[in-house]
Amino acid sequence: MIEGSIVEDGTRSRILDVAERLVQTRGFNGFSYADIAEELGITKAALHYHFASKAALGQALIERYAARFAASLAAIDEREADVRAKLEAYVDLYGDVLRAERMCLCGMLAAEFRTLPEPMREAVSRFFDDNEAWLQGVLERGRADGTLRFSGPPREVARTIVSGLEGAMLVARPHHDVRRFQASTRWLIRSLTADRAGQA
Amino acid sequence: MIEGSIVEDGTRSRILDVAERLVQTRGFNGFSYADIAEELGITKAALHYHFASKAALGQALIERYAARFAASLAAIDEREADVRAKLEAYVDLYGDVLRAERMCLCGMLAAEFRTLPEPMREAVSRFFDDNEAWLQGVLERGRADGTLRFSGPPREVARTIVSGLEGAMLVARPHHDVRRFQASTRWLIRSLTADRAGQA
DNA sequence: GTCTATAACGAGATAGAC
DNA sequence: GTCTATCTCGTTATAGAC
Repeated sequence: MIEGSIVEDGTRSRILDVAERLVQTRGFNGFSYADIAEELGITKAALHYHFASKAALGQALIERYAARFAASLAAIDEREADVRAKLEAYVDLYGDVLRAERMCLCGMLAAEFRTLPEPMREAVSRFFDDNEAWLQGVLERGRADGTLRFSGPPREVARTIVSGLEGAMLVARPHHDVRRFQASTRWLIRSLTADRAGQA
Repeated sequence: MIEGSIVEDGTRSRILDVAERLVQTRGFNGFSYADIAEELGITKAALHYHFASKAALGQALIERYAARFAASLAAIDEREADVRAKLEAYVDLYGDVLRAERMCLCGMLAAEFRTLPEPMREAVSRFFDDNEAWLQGVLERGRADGTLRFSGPPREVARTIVSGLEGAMLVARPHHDVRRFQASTRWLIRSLTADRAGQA
């Protein structure tokens, strides 16, 4: 299988790099093969050689993005011991994307969801499910060891965090203001941590 | 001025109705004049008579949407006395949009922000500013009368609420699941209210 | 004021040369 | 494996008839 191969074709991954940035800044319906071709100095036809259709390109984009994200989560699990540090590192993942003046790839695609081909829809849904599952695990451990205090099912709180982060990125875009994102997400984390008694 | 006129041309407002739904479900780059024309049984040329360009149509869409939203906020202020009811009514505004299987118009446009003509960008930014300003007022009153308890500047918390709601709508789309939205937003409100001591 | 007709362009995609 | 050439269709927009 080509997709899962460790050795990445150079052109292929450069195409993905440019396409990824275009989706994250302009949306899947906001760029064309011509945009990628021009930037890479190749022809549109060459693009079609690597990705037969725009739908196939989109699918590959999500898969690579999701794989990298999963790797980042695994890295956090290895690097950070306590729950609070994990949560902060998780928020930083989103912050890094925003600092690069991008929107989360899957957040962007969630907005355009109704226009996407079925395979892309499934991949987007899976991305959010995976994120929620990871967060759920962190929340459960945090609640168990007393680091976190919150009401309701951990899965629901996980969803709230994901949507809070996605929304903070979304709304920060028009104001191109990273500090808005940081203020919102700090508040989000703080409302979970057990020592929030001092906030009033 | 035609825009501000109370008497709306029938065709014009029907065009806006269809275009609004298309933007909220597919995005500004996800539909064309042909889509509107077909649904209304008129020609594309007729559309160009009412809205010279797609940019002009988009601008009119945001203005009407923002005006209605402002009217809804004014209605809440008249109808609801206490702060908590105001907040719940505000959340319901977003919930109604989601139940209609739509995304917030300006949330959608925030995602596509980089592709929008300048006048539309300004209108989108203004929408969020107005929402934050209204919420800020509610939060300040709530904190003053003891109904709400939260840390940090009211404006920042207002931003957190707006982005939390927008994000909840966004992430609910792939799962077409209104309950996810409700769970997230309930949690959001509860973390603001003073009686949350019982939640742990 | 609304339509017919069409312009002018860009989109995604394909065939076949090299 | 990449390019040239081209195709077909859909896009926004315009000119001018009615």
